[in-house]
Amino acid sequence: MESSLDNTMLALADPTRRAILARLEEGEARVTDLAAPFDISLNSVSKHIRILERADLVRRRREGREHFLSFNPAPLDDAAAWIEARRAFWTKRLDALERALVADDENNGRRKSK
Amino acid sequence: MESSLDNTMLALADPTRRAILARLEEGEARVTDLAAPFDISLNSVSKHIRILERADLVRRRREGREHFLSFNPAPLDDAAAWIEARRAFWTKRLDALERALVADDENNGRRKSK
DNA sequence: CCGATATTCATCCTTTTCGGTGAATATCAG
DNA sequence: CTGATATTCACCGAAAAGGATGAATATCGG
Repeated sequence: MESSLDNTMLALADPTRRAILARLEEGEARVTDLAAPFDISLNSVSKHIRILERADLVRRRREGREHFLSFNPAPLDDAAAWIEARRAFWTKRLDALERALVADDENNGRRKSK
Repeated sequence: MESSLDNTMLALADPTRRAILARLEEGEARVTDLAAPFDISLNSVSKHIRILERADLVRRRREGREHFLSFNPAPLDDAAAWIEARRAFWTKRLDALERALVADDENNGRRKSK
């Protein structure tokens, strides 16, 4: 049972891969181009790319011997949605707490919910 | 060089841990309570909690022999910000593409419009 | 003190990450 | 064909994840 959200989050849990995605915002790039800024081997970068592809965050277009990678932001939707759901809840909860405190102030009563 | 974003994203890259966080929205819970819905050992859940604590997504309050866990959404801010930065870029880029297509349309009206 | 409960610690095992190197494959340029 | 280039494949190794079990620790209720 491997959720695609698992793959997306895992792909984002590494600074090299996040940098690769940020770099791909400038447009397509070859594996060699993506590897250039990093102090790791080309092979390691190739592996990072595979993890990004598994998460479908990166798409590959072959042209001869060169592989052009591009950024596909679609999987970020689910990731953002999950995080926002947690954050929205928390905001709501803080608001509720604030209202409760104000109400408490007004009638000076004790309340216990649920 | 271990970014806290790494820890946050990694913590979110597991369905058990995401479920634990969602469960903690209902309020504090003990380790045993959190473990109940899952078909894994209490020990494994304890380890998941440690990973959530490493990411500071979960805080612990001890009361006698019971450990009460609570949800701390703060680290989600950076995660959401990173993702939104990528999405914002993409939206902007799609807009630019659309403008380019429209401009193309005006120049030579042979293009089929959607 | 005694037994039950809540939780972690110490291991162990298997799989995956994340890095490396060297060889293979495919393509381009002469 | 030959050599250079772009990329992956096949390993190796250390570290960590994710699961399990059994023992230790601490606390509660009598």
